[in-house]
Amino acid sequence: MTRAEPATTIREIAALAGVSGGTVSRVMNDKPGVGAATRERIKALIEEHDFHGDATARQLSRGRSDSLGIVFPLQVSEVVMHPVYPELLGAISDAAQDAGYDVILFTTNATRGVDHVLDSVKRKRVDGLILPAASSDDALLGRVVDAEIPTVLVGHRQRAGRVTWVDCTHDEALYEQTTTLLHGGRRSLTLLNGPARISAYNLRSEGFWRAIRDFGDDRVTADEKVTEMGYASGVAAVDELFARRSRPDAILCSADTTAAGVLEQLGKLGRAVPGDVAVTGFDDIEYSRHSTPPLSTVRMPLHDTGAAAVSLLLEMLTGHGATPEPRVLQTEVIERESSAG
Amino acid sequence: MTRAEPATTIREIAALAGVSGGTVSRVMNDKPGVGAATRERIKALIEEHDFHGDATARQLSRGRSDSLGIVFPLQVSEVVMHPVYPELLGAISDAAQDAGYDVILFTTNATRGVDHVLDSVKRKRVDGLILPAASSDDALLGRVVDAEIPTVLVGHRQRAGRVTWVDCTHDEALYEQTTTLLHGGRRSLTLLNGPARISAYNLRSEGFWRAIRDFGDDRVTADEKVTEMGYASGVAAVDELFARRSRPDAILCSADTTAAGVLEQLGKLGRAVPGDVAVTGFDDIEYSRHSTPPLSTVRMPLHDTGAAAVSLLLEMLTGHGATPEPRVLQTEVIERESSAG
DNA sequence: CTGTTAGCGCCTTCAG
DNA sequence: CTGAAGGCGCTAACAG
Repeated sequence: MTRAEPATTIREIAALAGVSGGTVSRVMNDKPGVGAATRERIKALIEEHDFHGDATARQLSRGRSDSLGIVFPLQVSEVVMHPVYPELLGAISDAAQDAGYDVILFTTNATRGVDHVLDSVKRKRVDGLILPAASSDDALLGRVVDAEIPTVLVGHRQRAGRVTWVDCTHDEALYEQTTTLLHGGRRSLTLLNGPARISAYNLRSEGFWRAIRDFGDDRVTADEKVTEMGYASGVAAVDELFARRSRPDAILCSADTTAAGVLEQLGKLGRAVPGDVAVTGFDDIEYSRHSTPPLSTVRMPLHDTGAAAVSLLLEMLTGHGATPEPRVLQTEVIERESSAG
Repeated sequence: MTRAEPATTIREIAALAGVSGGTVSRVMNDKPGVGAATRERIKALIEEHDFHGDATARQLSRGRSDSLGIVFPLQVSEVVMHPVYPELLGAISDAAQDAGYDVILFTTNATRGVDHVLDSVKRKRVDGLILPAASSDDALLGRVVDAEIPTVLVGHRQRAGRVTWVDCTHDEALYEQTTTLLHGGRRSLTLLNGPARISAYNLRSEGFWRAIRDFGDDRVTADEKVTEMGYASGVAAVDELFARRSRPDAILCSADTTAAGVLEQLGKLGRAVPGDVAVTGFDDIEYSRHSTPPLSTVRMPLHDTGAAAVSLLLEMLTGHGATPEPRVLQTEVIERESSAG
C-alpha cells in the first residue's frame, strides 16, 4: 500500500475524491447516505493519506469531547501509597480507550484544589468524571453534584443527582474472614481498620461486627482499632495490643501492608502465626503470596471495577438522563496459612 | 460577590460589557490593546458570571491543545507492579497542571498497541509526550521519533530527533553501594538486576562493575544475575545462590521488593543479615524502613524527575525547535542496618 | 445519494 | 484603543 503525503483536512480528501467535505465526514463517521462506490473510494483515500481527522474541530462542532476525567487526590497519602490504584487506573484507562474515550488525568494537591479541576472540566468539556478515591467529606464530591457533572465513584458508595458508584463487597469479605476465624476456634479478634469516612473501611467494619453478632457466642471478644494503613501501623498496633492483658488470637487487617507489619512484629515478640495468632490482610499484593507464613487476604476485582466504572459513565452519557443503578462486584477471599485453623 | 447566571460564550460577556468579542478575548489572554477601565469592567463581568472560556474552541483556533500525553504500557508487568510509578505519575501530572497543561493518559495493552496511541496523539493534537517506561526495543519509541513528536523519556536514556530524556544516577548509586560494601569487608558480591534493555538496569550494572574494578582486589568475586524484579525472584535467587559452592557475602538488589524476598529467604536458611550476608535494595519503599533488619537502599528523586520531564517538554514546545539536553538528577543512597559493615 | 450552508466559540489580523 | 471579519476543521440540517 503506497502512502502519499499525509492529508490534514477533510477538504483535502474531499478534493482528491471529487466530492464535498460533508460526504467525507459521513464516511469517517460511518453514517449512512453515501453510495457504496464513493464510500470505498473515500475510505481508500483516507487510508492512503493516513488521514485521521481533527478531534478538536469535531469536539467543537458536536459540543462534546468524548473524553473523561479521572481525579486523583495526591494530598491523600493513603491513595498514593495504596497498591491497588495503579491497577485500577490502568483498568479504567483501558476500558475508556476501548470505548473510544480519552482519559484526562487530574490531580489535586495541597495547593491546587477542586476549583482547578472543575474549571478544567468545564473548559475542556470533559463529558464525565471518575473519582477513584472519594470519601464523604470530599469537597469535590459536593461540587460535582451541584454542577451536575456525570460522575462515577469508585470504592465509595454515595448516590445523588448525576452521581453513581461501583464498589465491591468489602462487607461480605470481612464477614467471611471473621466467620472463618471464629469457626476455626479464635475467640479474641481485633480488626485494624481505616477511617469510616471512606465507605470501603466502613463496610469492612460492618461485615466484621455482623459476623461477630451472627456467631452469637458471649465468650468472643472483639475490638476495632482505626489507624492508618501501612507497615508501620501494623508494627505499632501489635506492640500496643500485646502490651495489654487481653491479647487477641486473631488480627484482621484492612491492608496487606499493615498485615506485613503485624507478621513481622509478632515474629519479634515470639508469637507463632497462625499457632498463637491468626492474621489476615486485604488487597492481595504480591508479598502476601510469599510471606512467612503466606498471608490470607482478599482480592478485589480491580479490573472489572475499572471497566464497570467506565460502563456506568457511558450509560449516563449516552443514556436518557437517568442516573444508573450502582454496581456491586464480588470480592474473593483467599485463605492461606496465616489464618489456618 | 454576587454571581449571576454563568455565561457560556465570550460574546455574552461582550454584550454585557458593551464591547466586541475580540476585546473580551484580549482580556482573557492578558493581551495588550485594551484600556484599563474596559479591562477591569470585563474582568469583573467574567468573574461575576463564572466564565471560563471554551478550551476546545481555543484549541481549534490556535492549532495546539496545551495538553500532553503520558503513555503507560500495561502489558509490561514490571511497570504496573513497580512501586515508583504512582508517585512519578503524580509528579508529572502535578507539574503539567501547574504549567497550565492537561495530561492525557494513554495506556497500551496486549491488543491496543502503539498505533492507537499515535492516532490519538495526532487527532487530539497532543503537544508532546512523556514516556515513563520506554526501553530500547520499544516500538512506540521508534514511531515517535519518525513522527517528530516532542517527547521526553523518563528513566531511559536515548536521544534522537525531538526526543530527549531525564533520568537519575543509577550508576553512581550502585557504585557507591558496591564500594561501601567492599570497604566494609565484603568479598563476594552478587547483583540481582533487571534486563539491560532498560537503561536504568544497565546503568546499575555499570556502576557495580566499575566499583569492583576500581577497588582492584583480585580476591573479590562478583556476579550479576538478571532476573525479574519482585519478591518471588528474591526468594528464588537466594535458593539458587546458596545451593552453590561460592556463596556471596553481599547481595545487591535492583528493587526493594526483590530484597524483601532475599531477606526472607536468608532468614529461612539461617543466614544472618548483615552478619553473614549484607543486602541492599533500590527504591526505598515503605517496607524497607521497617524490615528486619531495616534495608539499605536508594531513593530516586521521583518528584523532581516528573517536574523535570514536564519542564523539558515545555522547553521543546515553546523553545526554538532545538531538542534540549537531557537532565540527570541525583539519587540518594540510604544506609541502613542490612548492609552494615 | 450528494452538495451547500451555517454554525460550534475563539483568536487574530486589519481597519478605523 | 476597539470593532468587524475571516478562519481554525468539522458536523448537521437542508436542499436538490
